[in-house]
Amino acid sequence: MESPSHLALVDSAPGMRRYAALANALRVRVVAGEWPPGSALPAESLLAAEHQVALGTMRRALELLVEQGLIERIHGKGTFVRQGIAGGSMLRFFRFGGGSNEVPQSRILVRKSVTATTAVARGLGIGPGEPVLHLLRLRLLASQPCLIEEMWLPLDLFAPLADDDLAGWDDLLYPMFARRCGVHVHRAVDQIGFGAMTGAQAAQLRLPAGHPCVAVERSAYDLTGRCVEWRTTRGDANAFHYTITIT
Amino acid sequence: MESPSHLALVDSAPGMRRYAALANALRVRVVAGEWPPGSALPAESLLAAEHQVALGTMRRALELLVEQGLIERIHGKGTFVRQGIAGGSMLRFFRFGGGSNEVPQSRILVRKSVTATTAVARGLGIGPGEPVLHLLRLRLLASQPCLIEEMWLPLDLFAPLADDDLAGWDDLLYPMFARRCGVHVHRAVDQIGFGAMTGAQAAQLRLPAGHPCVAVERSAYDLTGRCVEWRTTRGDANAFHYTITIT
DNA sequence: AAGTGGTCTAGACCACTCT
DNA sequence: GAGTGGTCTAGACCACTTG
Repeated sequence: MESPSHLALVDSAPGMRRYAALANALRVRVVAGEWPPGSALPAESLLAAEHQVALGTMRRALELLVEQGLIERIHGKGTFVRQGIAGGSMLRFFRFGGGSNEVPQSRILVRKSVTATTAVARGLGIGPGEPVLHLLRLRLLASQPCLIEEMWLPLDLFAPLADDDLAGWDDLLYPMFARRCGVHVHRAVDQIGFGAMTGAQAAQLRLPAGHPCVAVERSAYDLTGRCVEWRTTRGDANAFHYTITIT
Repeated sequence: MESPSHLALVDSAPGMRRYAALANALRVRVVAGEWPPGSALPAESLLAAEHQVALGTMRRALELLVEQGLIERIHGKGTFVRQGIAGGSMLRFFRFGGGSNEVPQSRILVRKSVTATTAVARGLGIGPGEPVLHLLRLRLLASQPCLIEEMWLPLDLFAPLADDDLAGWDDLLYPMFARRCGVHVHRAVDQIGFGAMTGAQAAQLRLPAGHPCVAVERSAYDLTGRCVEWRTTRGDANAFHYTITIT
């Protein structure tokens, strides 16, 4: 009712900076799918003209969205909606023998369509009892098991993965999620904690039961903010290492 | 020879952006102590005039230094050289009973002037055998021991702390380092790993020997890039937790 | 050569802080 | 009110990418 289209001048907010209002307006259009992940936005000069602001102001708005991780700009090419997160590998938390940056092999041990327990529902931000896809996944480096992952995905988003041939699955899940389900993981929150492995977990990793382990609990979100994955990854605590720089 | 003073126009570099060259020039003056930590830089308009660039270009240079953590700008007040790091508390890695954000009490168990072993020398980036101050420090929350820290400081920087009354020491070290030794901790690198406590460490924390522990190894630097502290903090692995957001 | 984002300029005006 | 940083404008020009 108020704004007939995105062509409306963006200045409604009183205390708000113009570039911030512009960034919000653009974010809405991105989230709505006007420019899908990987595609290009119009040139900054066009966007500036369209919104009737100076070029510098539009640049400031786009800068904001870059900081927020929504888009990326490439000199000479254009402005693009980001495909998904980078650096999300669990291996950045561990130092296993090889030392190389290889992608670990993936072996799906269990795939089941189930209904969400209260814990899973809380982790995924859905209602208890809703259908989810449950995965148990072993990861190996040089044929040595190194990580064991338990994962839950909302079934409505991942139906194509519920019954297909597991042999066709990729070692990296997120690109496969995007290709086959149109789900782009855009943000992830990892919570690191310490504990002891259960007998089953330890057996998969060829460690004694009760061996100290690090558990990384991840919630992953798409660009609408919906939680699309909840997983816990476990590995030998002695292989854990992580570096943080404070400034 | 080439540049008679900082008033010289900064454009010597061919491929370099002007604002980047300006930022470097300002960084040199800050590190040289022309504006000590906590003090204000001249107004951006003055700096721009002094270097004969447009205001916007100087703003861009200052923005860079803000990103690098060298300075901070406060609207209406001015531009200041940063005093030191924030969020450097080891407690951000642990969840102890209390839950509050209290500063833990500090108890120095050992203070000794010694010569650096090869390991300590490597950690501090000094020569082996150089004099260092060695500290063993227990930290307590609600009178409960929670963390045990082993620390080495280059003695030439911290001489005032070698022989004074320990009763006068503060619970927070970095502000005391700045006040009493003029050492401003500007950057720190924390490396997290898991292991088992020695009997002595465990005893201080009232835990059984061999109890699983988290070891946080920190190297801290001043704004000249010199390493001014090397420490390892240990705590109960079961109290460890840390959250990382990926975008 | 055409189109993109990135730099730099010059100046008006706004918002915040202190006295 | 004087001084500070923050916003916005309008336009010239540079650097990178692609056809």
